[in-house]
Amino acid sequence: MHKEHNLTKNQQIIFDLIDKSPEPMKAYSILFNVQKKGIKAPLQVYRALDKLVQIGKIHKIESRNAFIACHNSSCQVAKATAFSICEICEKVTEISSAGLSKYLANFKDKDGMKYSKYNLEFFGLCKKCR
Amino acid sequence: MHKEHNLTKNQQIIFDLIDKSPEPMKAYSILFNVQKKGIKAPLQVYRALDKLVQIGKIHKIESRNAFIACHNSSCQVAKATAFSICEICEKVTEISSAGLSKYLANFKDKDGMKYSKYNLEFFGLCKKCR
DNA sequence: AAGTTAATGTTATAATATAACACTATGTAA
DNA sequence: TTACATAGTGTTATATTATAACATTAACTT
Ligand SMILES: [Zn+2]
Ligand SMILES: [Zn+2]
Ligand SMILES: [Zn+2]
Ligand SMILES: [Zn+2]
Repeated sequence: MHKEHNLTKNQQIIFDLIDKSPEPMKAYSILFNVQKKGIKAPLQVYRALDKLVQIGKIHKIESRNAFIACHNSSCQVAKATAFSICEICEKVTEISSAGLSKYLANFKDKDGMKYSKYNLEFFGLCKKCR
Repeated sequence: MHKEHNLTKNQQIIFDLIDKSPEPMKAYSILFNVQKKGIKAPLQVYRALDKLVQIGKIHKIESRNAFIACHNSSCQVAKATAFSICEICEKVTEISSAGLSKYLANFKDKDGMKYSKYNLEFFGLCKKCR
C-alpha cells in the first residue's frame, strides 16, 4: 500500500488534533489548542503542518488558510486534491471521485502540457444550508 | 456581451498596474507601486482588489496570495477559474479550455451536488523551466 | 565515534488582511 | 431640490498568517 511515516511527537499531537476536528483548523487555533501539550510557538506548528502536508496526512484548504486530515485513502501523496466548500457553514469535504481525478490527471493544456499536481476547490451550499 | 463596470479611480489605478504586470502581484507590492499615485494604505488596496475580483476583472491565485488580470473573455464572472503555475519560475497562466470548464461545471459529487463555482490550480514546470 | 539529516525550542519579525469610524461621491426618488 | 440610500474613500490601529535566524537535540548511517 502506502509508506508509513513515523510521526514525531509534535507532528503526532498536531495531526491528532486536526484529525479529530470536524472542520478545517487554522494554524493559530491549532497553536492555542496544543499549548497545554508544550507546543508554544507558531513555528512549531507550521513546521509540523508543513511535514504533514508533504506526506499527505493533511491538506491545506488554500482559500481558507486552514488544514484538514486526509480521509481519502487514495491520496496519500499530496498531489491531487479536490474539495467542496459550503459558502455558508464553511463545511469542507474532500472529494474522492475516480472520474474527476482521472480527468484532471490526464488534462493537457493548449501546449500539450500535463500537470502532475493540482488543487481544486468547489464552492456551493451543502445539503443542510440549501 | 458582458456588463461594463465603470471603475473608480483607485480601482482603475490598481487594475492598470495588475494588467500591465507579466506576473501575479501581491497586495503589498501593489501598495508600494501605487503610493506615488496617492494610495497610501493597505485597506485602499484590498478594497479595490475585492471589487475587482468580484466583477471578474482580476483573479486571486489562492496558493500564492497574488492577483492577476483576467485575460479570458469567457470568464467575466469570477466563478470558474483555472490556472497553471510553474513551480520554478512561478509563471501563472489562466487556462481557457472549453472542455475543462464544461467538465467541471457539470461535475456532480456523490450526493449529486453540483457546484456553481470553483477554482483549480495546476502545478508543474513551464516550457522554459523543463 | 564521527558525520549527516531531520526535528526542536526560542526570540524576533515579516507578510497578509481586516476593524472601526468619519467622511465624500453618486445615483434615485420624493 | 431635498432627502435618502449605496458605494467608495481616507485614516489609524490592529488582527491574522507565516517565516528568518540561530543554537540545540534526536535519529540514522557509516
Ligand atoms: Zn486526501
Ligand atoms: Zn453548509
Ligand atoms: Zn479569467
Ligand atoms: Zn517556469
